[in-house]
Amino acid sequence: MDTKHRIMEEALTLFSEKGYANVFVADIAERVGIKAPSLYKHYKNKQAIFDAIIEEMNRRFLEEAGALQINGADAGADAEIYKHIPEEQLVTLGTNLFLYFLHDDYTRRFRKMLTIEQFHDKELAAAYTKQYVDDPLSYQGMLFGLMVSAGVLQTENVEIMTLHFYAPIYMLLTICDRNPEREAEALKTMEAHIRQFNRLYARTTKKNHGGKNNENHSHQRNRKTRRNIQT
Amino acid sequence: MDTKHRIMEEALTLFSEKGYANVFVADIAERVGIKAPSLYKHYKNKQAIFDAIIEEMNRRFLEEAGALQINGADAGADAEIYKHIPEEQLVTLGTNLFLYFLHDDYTRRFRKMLTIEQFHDKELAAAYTKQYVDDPLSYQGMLFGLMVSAGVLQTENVEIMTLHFYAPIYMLLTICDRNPEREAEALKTMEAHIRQFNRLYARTTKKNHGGKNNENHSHQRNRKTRRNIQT
DNA sequence: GGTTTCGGCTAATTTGGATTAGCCATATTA
DNA sequence: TAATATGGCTAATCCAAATTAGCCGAAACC
Repeated sequence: MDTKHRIMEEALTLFSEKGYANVFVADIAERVGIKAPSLYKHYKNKQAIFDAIIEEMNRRFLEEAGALQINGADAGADAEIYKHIPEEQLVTLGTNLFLYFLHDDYTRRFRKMLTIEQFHDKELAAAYTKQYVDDPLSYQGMLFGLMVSAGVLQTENVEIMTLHFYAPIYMLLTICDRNPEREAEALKTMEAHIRQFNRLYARTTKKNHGGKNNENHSHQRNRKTRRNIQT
Repeated sequence: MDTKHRIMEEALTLFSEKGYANVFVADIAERVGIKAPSLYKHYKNKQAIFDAIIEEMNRRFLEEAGALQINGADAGADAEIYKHIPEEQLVTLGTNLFLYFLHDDYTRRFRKMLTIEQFHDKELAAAYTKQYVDDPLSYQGMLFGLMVSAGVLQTENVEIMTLHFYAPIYMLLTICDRNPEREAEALKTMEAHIRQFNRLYARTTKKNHGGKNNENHSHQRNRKTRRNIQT
């Protein structure tokens, strides 16, 4: 009875490996353990399977976003937590994010599929950028904002700081998607990256001399944090 | 007579937009201004066109690598140059690199094609990583190495420093490939990124506070500038 | 228990798109 | 200038892959 769902699963796996155009409905059927024509009892055609996958993706996005809202409510009070994040915790945070993105089955297949299909239409391009760029930056930006107002880290520009934290992680992720054999190396690089990031931004630097601005008073009021997983 | 070459060009354009599997030989032919069967007077089949593109890519890689070697030989002696690279020059360097990668016609189409086809086989995956990750990091690493020995920048780990410089650029590049309308925004982010990068790494941790750095004696002597382009 | 519906199967059917056959004009060359 | 090679064209051919037709057993429903 969950055949319909199994079809979507197997299709996603295949699409993420070879791209939509290179997967035959017969391939999908075989993996599910049925014959190709039987697929049509569940989906109108091949494209409908793809569309269902995209819908499922959107459904999950919303779900996670919703979860973030809910848990975010009480998080604000926890700003205290961010006052004492040592380097080790930053390393753990980054590594966990990286490993989750890389190994979570659904996330990984989805990302690879979007990577292959991203130029097909605006919608897919937008989905990719939202999911792997804008959302992570926005979520992490909020976390770093808390750390900055708590005085753990220091910067004049939280957005760029966040970019400095996440861009290397993103890059390592794309490397591992493409060359899985480089995962161990990537993890080492990841750790070195975060430790250096911490050194750079934790450094009290005694005031920002350079001409730049002085947007000190970081009033980052009680923030309502969100969940996690998400980015 | 250059029909053979034109075919490759048009094929590359189409492959970079839709991916190999979604391009019909008739499409390619039409763009070249001939009929599909005539293509076969030039290439054995569709795959042969793709292969020719890959070969051409490798040819160009070697060519550029060669150019680097030549100019690189004497580069060591020029370490002087790197003693006085002010923030502005770093911004220019990064921005030019970014814009070259983004707008150079051959590079752009090639990168997009590889992006789409990267999971097809090891060879393509390796080509992508070499071209857009390892080579840029290695070349830039050399530049930063010089700057560090010249005392312009400071770090315990040049590799990570290079990653901190390049990863954001790479990420912005993938964003613009996917969402060209975000180029202006990306350029702003780019500049902010590099200025902050410079503040973080130039900071002698004690002295060198004063707004800008001491780029006084601009000895920009007659240098035999190296090829550039290559990241 | 009868009937509907679900979900699978085999055997077509369709179709789109790569590739071949074979013709012809022009250009090259011996 | 005859012979050959080049590169284009139209009209097949081929074929793989999607999709449809129509049969059937078994579960679900009344």
